[in-house]
Amino acid sequence: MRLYCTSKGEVVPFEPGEVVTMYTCGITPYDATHFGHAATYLTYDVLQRRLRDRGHDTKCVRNITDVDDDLLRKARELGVHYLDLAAGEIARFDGDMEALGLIPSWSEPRATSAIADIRGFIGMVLDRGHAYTAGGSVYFDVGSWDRFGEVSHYDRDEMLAFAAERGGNVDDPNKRDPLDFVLWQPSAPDEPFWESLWGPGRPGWHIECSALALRELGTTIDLHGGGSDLIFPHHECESAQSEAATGEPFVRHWMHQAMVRMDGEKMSKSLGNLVFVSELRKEWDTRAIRLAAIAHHYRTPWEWDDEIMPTAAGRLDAWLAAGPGDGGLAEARAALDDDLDTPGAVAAIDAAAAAGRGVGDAAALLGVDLTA
RNA sequence: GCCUCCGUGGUCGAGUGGGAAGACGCCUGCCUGCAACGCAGGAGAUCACCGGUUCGAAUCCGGUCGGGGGCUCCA
Repeated sequence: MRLYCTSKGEVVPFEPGEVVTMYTCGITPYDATHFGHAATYLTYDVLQRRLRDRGHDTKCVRNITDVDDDLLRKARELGVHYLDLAAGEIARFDGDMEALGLIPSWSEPRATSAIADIRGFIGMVLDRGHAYTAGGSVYFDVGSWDRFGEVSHYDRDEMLAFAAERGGNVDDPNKRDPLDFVLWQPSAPDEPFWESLWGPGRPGWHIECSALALRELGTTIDLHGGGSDLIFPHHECESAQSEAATGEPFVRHWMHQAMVRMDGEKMSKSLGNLVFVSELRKEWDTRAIRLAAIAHHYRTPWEWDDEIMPTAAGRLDAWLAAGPGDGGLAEARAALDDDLDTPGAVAAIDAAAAAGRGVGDAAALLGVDLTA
């Protein structure tokens, strides 16, 4: 099987051992699951299905960021406790994912469950000399890490521009370098806090994923996934602090899902240009929602439009009419092994169905159950 | 979809209007017990495709196809 690796910048062989360890960044549960989320997790779902089809066992961790600036802000606006807000949204998210037929995560840990791990992890980074304390915060010392940039391949100016647009932290006077990032930070008066050696506070943005990946899967994981909007700074920082803490390679293969767009812009919570899975479920068969996503290649950004769902529903009807059988299965497998070419696999199944062959097996490989 | 960069012998890659460098790989010879290394020589490119400008296009312009990056946030 071959997959594009963000860090290597090309399609490379993906040849994990019998057990494949995967970590995909999950959601911050302060708003409903939208189609972009679904597209991302469906990509890793189809990847796992093909890996299992090839005889591997897969362990995919998907974390939940239940303490974070956005979540705390939204809870403050709504006047509810942040964990109550999170619990409701986690339930909706899990409901959406289950409805779409995703293989359950091997583990779905929450950031607040990992405070002890996070504190220990920060201690490891400090002990190895790659972090420093200042003003009640602990910062990662980017200047001590010459491999910073090996995931995203941005140059320093690009990194600074991206970091600066994220809310002014580059001007933090406690930082030795504007690109340094927070591992631990003091909480605002109305925010949750935990005791630590560096004073009461809460985790920085990136640290939970490093601590959880280490706790759940060990020092080196086979594949790390997430949306392409996480490449920088999130994954760059995650990689740096993980390798700084353990001294071992963190990730063998970086795989990123391209953004789904709408009205010419990224579909995102902050812009409000969203298509919610929960809304789509009211009108469409969940199998058609899955098909709508995987009819696009994970590495190609694409734009939502009103033809997406009718097209997918029509395809599902055609496959249902074709019924059980192994039509298109070999072609679908070959397509998935070629950089997870789900559009190619879908096209192969379309062709088999059009030729009058049953396609139940190939559809099942893509997670579409025609017997339901 | 939009913006942007790119597409040169098997591979990598220089070359921005006038002789298609170089590296690796490959072939032959010398060297060697045989090889490798080294040395000498050699083969291999209608410069993605179509059209245009020009005396002349890899190079400029338009289009097509293919690829990278971005489209700003936390999928």
